[in-house]
Amino acid sequence: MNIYDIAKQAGVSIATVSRVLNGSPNVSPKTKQKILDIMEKEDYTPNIFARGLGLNSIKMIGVLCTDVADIYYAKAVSIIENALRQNGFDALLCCTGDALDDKKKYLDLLLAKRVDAIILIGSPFKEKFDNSHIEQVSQKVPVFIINGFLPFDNTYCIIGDEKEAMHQNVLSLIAKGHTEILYLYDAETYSGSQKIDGYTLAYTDSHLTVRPELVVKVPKNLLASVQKVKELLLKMPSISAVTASEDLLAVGAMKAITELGYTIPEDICVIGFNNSLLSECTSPTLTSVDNRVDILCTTAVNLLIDVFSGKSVANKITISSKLIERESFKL
Amino acid sequence: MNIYDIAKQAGVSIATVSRVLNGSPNVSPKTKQKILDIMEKEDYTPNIFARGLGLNSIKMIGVLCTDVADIYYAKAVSIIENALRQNGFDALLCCTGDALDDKKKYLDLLLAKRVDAIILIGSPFKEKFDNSHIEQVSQKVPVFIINGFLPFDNTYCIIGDEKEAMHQNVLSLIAKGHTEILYLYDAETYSGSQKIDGYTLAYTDSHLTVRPELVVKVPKNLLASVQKVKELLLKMPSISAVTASEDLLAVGAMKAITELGYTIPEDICVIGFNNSLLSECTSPTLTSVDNRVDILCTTAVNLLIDVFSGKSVANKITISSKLIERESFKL
DNA sequence: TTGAAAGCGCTACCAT
DNA sequence: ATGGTAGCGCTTTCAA
Repeated sequence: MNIYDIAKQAGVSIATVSRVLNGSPNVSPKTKQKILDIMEKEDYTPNIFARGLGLNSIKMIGVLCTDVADIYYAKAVSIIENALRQNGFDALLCCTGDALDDKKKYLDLLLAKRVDAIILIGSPFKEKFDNSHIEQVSQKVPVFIINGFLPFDNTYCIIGDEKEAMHQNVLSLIAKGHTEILYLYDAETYSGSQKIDGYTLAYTDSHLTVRPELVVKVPKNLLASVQKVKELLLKMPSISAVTASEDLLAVGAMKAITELGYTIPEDICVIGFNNSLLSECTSPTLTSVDNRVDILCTTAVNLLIDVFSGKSVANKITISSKLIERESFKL
Repeated sequence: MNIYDIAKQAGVSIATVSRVLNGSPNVSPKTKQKILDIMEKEDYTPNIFARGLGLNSIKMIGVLCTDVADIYYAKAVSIIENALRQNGFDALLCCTGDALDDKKKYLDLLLAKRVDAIILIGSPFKEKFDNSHIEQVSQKVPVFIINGFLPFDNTYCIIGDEKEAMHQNVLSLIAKGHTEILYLYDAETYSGSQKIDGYTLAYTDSHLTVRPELVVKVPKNLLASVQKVKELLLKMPSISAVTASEDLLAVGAMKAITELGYTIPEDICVIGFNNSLLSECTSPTLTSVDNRVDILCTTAVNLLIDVFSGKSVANKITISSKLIERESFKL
């Protein structure tokens, strides 16, 4: 069933049918209704490929992240998918994994599918590395980066102010008398370096020096972080607070702390990051930074709509994060 | 840049270029190489819409779930996306939410995008309700259902044996002397009724009668489940074990139990379901059923490939689940 | 091994 | 308000 069949049945030309399809005002109500009825009766669906061929677009957005199984990316994808759909776009999902080559490959795949734009979630694309592939992509379609920054044309970055969030966290801890604050992180991403900067800044502000052995990289893995934090606590018993770049690491720290017989938050307090489901599941519950991934994502989609409607939009938008206070640390 | 441009540069016809594009053997190596070189040089990408128009497919699979933000669906989507991509398919993601009308709408949307098949994750499509929309869809493209069952043509169901898993859980509890076993569930899905059946069966097997007030529906929400379980425990102090249809509910139960001053597993033991990240984060860690979502998903994709290659495949495949023993209950 | 040409189904421009 | 028609870029069949 195609536009010709419909036209034939209705006794009109395909042009008229096409007009009805595209909501053109230049069709008499009577003709329009007749055509609509026939479409309904025949359960007609326009061929998206033919339309795409003419328009060179089928309103589809490539959404890239390293892994949707990650609870944080999953939330982001969920919000983005919904926001896109509300605007008539579909989301073509692409989980790249961590290998750079795969990321490039998947970008090419998305371009080959003629997506209208690409949304990159997370900051797997580190500044210090070669990002020319992203720049190339942005020459073909607009690129939106959530929680990452690349200063390219046609590239729009929406980032959480995680530097400031971490800055405030550490300042609060210092104000409470903590000076030996362990910082756990797992990835060297844009967002990762922002957080470290915030941590460092708080020390500088307070005229204290950062002890490098307090800034520790651990795998994003519960057992590994428990193990590592135990070692650290035994080696440096003066540690009285832990902050982490990710709730999972903070949960690992909490387990380590508890297993060594300390109490949270009395002996050692803990602050996580991402305000994930995990932060409510632990006992005590975990104080954590909400980097407003919901706002980041909806902002990204709004920006995308604006770009497509020809509006002039900012290349970099920063959204402030927010500490969600629970039991593991009270302001 | 299109096939005509390439043909012109190479001094051949578009038919020859098309042959190269499709890996036809009927091209002389020399011509082929020349064309390949030009494509490379010009950074040529075939137009997917034109190709789709002719072939009526662009190797894209619609993947439906109620919400990818849910940790369980996220894992499933992740595995499916990867498996599809390894087979040259893209995943068009669709999060429908819970409303039936939306589910229908999104199915139509996917069909309009001319997806080659549809994968339904979870069993949001309850047997007792009207599933004619799914049947209709299956008349156009094959439908694969993960953890749900609908006996339609061109519909393939891959389900975890959760009935048996729950059956075994409860039998084990009964064998340990527990008779008042609370069962918490959140959704009336296919998988949900399987679990209840397993629970009931274990009681029947053991010549005990199920007390209906021990089978309790709670919202999938931490605070709500904590609250509810506290009430229940106060009202029925004889409860000595809790099983749940979802880890989150089990975590809620654990919090309730702990807050009332009981010890896990000594006073009350707990078994979760889905073997999610949460089960490792609690203290004590949560014993939970792994329903092998990884196997379910890869099996679904394998089935899909088989269907497309014309093989005859089973309409219903059951995969056995597996109890992962942690601290909250030991066999 | 290669080429010519007929679709595939739709959009949009130009007429009327 | 409606019709005619030229693309859009590719696949595939038929000839050579």
